[in-house]
Amino acid sequence: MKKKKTTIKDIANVLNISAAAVSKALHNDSRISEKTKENVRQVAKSLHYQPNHLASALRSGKSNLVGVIVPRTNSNFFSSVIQNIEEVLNTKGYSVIITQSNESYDKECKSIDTLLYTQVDGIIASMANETVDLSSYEKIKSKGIPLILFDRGENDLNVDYIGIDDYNSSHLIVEHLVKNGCQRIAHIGGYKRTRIYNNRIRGYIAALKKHKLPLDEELLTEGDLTIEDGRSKMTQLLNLKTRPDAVYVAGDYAALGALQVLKEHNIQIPEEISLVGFGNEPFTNMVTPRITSVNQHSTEIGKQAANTFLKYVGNEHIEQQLNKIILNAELIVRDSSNKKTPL
Amino acid sequence: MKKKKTTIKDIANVLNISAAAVSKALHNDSRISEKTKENVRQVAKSLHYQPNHLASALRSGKSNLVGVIVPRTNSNFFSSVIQNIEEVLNTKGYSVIITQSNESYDKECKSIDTLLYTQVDGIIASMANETVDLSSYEKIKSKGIPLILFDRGENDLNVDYIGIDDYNSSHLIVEHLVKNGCQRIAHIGGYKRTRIYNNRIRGYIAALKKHKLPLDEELLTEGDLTIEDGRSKMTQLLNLKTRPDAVYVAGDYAALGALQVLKEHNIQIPEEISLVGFGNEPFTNMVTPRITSVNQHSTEIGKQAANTFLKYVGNEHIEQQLNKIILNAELIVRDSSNKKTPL
DNA sequence: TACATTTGCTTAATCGATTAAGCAAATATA
DNA sequence: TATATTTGCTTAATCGATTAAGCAAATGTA
Repeated sequence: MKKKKTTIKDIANVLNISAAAVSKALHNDSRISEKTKENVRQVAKSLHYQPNHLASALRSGKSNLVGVIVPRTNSNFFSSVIQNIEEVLNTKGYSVIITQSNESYDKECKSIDTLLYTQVDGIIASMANETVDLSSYEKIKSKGIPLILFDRGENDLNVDYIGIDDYNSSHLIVEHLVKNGCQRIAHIGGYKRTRIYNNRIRGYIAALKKHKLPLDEELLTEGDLTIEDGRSKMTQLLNLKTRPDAVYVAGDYAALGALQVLKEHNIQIPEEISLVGFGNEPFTNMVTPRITSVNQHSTEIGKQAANTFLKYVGNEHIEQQLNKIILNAELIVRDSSNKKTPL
Repeated sequence: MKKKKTTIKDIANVLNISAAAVSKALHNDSRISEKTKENVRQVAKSLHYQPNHLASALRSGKSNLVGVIVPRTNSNFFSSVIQNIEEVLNTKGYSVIITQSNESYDKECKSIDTLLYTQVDGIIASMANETVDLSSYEKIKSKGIPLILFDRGENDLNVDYIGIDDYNSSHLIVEHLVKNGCQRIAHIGGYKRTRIYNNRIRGYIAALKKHKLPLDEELLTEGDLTIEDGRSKMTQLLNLKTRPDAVYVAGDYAALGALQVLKEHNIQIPEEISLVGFGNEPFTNMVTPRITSVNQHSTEIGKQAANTFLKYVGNEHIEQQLNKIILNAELIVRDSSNKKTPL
C-alpha cells in the first residue's frame, strides 16, 4: 500500500552504475558522459524521481527554504509583502514557508522553533504586538542564519530592518488635518511598546507641537487596533465634554470601527469629525465615506526584505548589524478627511 | 564567524558517552539511567542544543510538517481556515507550512513541488481557480501522503473533501430574494470549471425553476470574482434593457465591486436592486449598506480538515477515497437584501 | 555457587544525497 | 614508444539522528 519513493539508488540499479554517478549526472557534472547523463535523465523521469530534500539539505547544510513570520496573513499589507518576498526568492531557487503568530508571543516562539527546526536558511519577520522579550529572536541570530525584520522591528536586535517612516507619516497626517481646518485632533494609537506605534504617537505629539496645538491626554489612546478597539475608543471620544474634530487612527481596521460608530451617531464625516486611518487596506477605498489612509508600500518592503536576505547568502562572513531601510509613506487623501469647504 | 550548531555528538563528547546514549536519553529511553538522562538534559541546555530536524526526519521518514496550499491568504476565510488547522495540528506535534498559489496553476505546481521536496507528511489544499489539469495533485497521491481538499475540491481526485453545500446555498439565497419580492434575479458567478462555482450556478438555475422564474441568460455571468470583475459585470447588468431587481454574487469581493457601481448610479439598495454576496468576509458587515452573505464555516472546515489528516497518520494502510464532508452554509441577512416593505 | 535476567551502555548500520579521493581506460603529448 | 593528461566512473566518508544488535556489569533467582 505504501508507495516507496524513488531514490538515486533505484536509478543506479536500473543502469548498473553507482549512485554517485547518478547524483553527478543529475547535477550535470563534467566528468560524466553525455550518454550516461541522458540515460539517467530518462530513467529518472520514468521512475518519477524527486530528490529527497532532507538528504541533500542535511548533507549540504542548505535547505533553500526561507521562513516568513507575520502577525496575521489576512491583512492586505502582509499578504502583499509575502507575495513579493516569494516573487523575488523563487527566482533565486528559494521557497518560502509562512507562519503566523496571531499577535501572540507564545505562538511566535513556536513559529520560530518550527522554522529553525526545519533548518531554514533565513527568516524574515514582522514581530507580534505582544512581543517584548527578544530571546527567541536572539536564538535565530545565535544560529548564524540571517534575520530580517520589516514593519514591526526592534533596534536592539541589531539586524536589518525595512519599514516606512512612521514618525514622519504622523506629521503628514496632522499637517493634512490642520490644513483642512481641524484643531482638536485625537489619536487612536497602538501600544507604545510596539516601536512603529510608538513612533506614530511621538510623531503625532511632535506634529501637534509644531502646529502649536495643545496636547490633550484625553485625545490620545492606546490599544490593539482591532475593529472592536476602534469602536470602543471612538465611543469614548464621543463621550468627552469637548469632542475632537478629527481622529487619526493608527490602523485601518480600528479606523473602520471608528467609522461605524461615527455613522451610528449620525455624525457628518468629515464636516463634524474628520477621520484618517493607516495602512491603506483595500476596504478604506470601499466604505462610505472612503477613508483617508497611509500607503505602506508593501510591494517595495517585500522586495527589499527578500533582497536583503539574498545579500547574506553565500557571504557567511558578513556580520549582521542594525541597518534600516526607511521608505517614505504616502498619504492618500479620501472623502473622510477632505472637506469641501476648508479653512 | 559562522556559528556551528550543537549536535548530539557534542553532548556525547562532553559527557564521554556515545551519541546513541544521548539520543536515547533525550527520548527518555528506559534503558538509560536517570542520572545520565539528567546530565544529558543539562548539557543539552547549556550548549543550546536543538535537534536537527533534517536528520531525524530523514531517518524516521516523518517530517512532522503539514503543508497547506491556498489561493491567497488575504481573505478572512482562508486565513481563518489556516488558523484552525494550525490549532488542531500543533497540539499533535505537527507544524504547518503555508504556501499560496495566487490562483495561478503554475504557482500551485511549484507550491506542491516545494512541499513534497520539504517532505511534508500531508497536504491540505484548496485549489486555484485556474487549475484544470490534476496531474500535480496526482503526484501528491502517488507519493503516498494524505491529501485533503477543502472549499475548492475535485471529485476526480478521490480524496477527502470538506466544504459547504454550495448548491443548497444558492437555493437559500434565491428563496430569500423571492420572499423579498424579487422576480428578476441575476447571478454574477465564478468560472464553471471550478466545482464550487459550478454548483452555485446549478443551484441558482434549479432554484429559479423551483420558484417558476424564467432563466434569462443575460442575467447569468461568469468571471474571476475580483472587485473589478464585480464592477464590470454589474455595469453590464445595468446596461440591460430590463435591469434585474436582485443580484446574487458568488463572491464577496465581486459583490463589493457591484455595490460600488450601484452606489455610483444612485440606485437604492435593496429597494431598487437587492444584493447578496458569498463568503461572509468581515467587510460585508462594514460597508453601507451591509451586504447579505453566506457564512462558510471556516472554523469548522479548518478543524475537520486537520482531523481528517490525523485520521491517516500512523495508518498508512488506509486507502484514500472520495469522502465528502459537506457542511450546511448559513445565510446572514443584512441591509442589502432586507426590504423593509416586502411583498 | 551457578545460571538467568536486567541494566546501561556501545557499536554499527541506516535514511538519501553529495563529494573528496582514487583508479582504470582512453586519449594526448613528447 | 613512453609518459602525461583527461575521461568516466567507483569507493567510501559524510551530514545528524535513530535504532537493532550486542556486550559487560550488576542484580536476581535457585
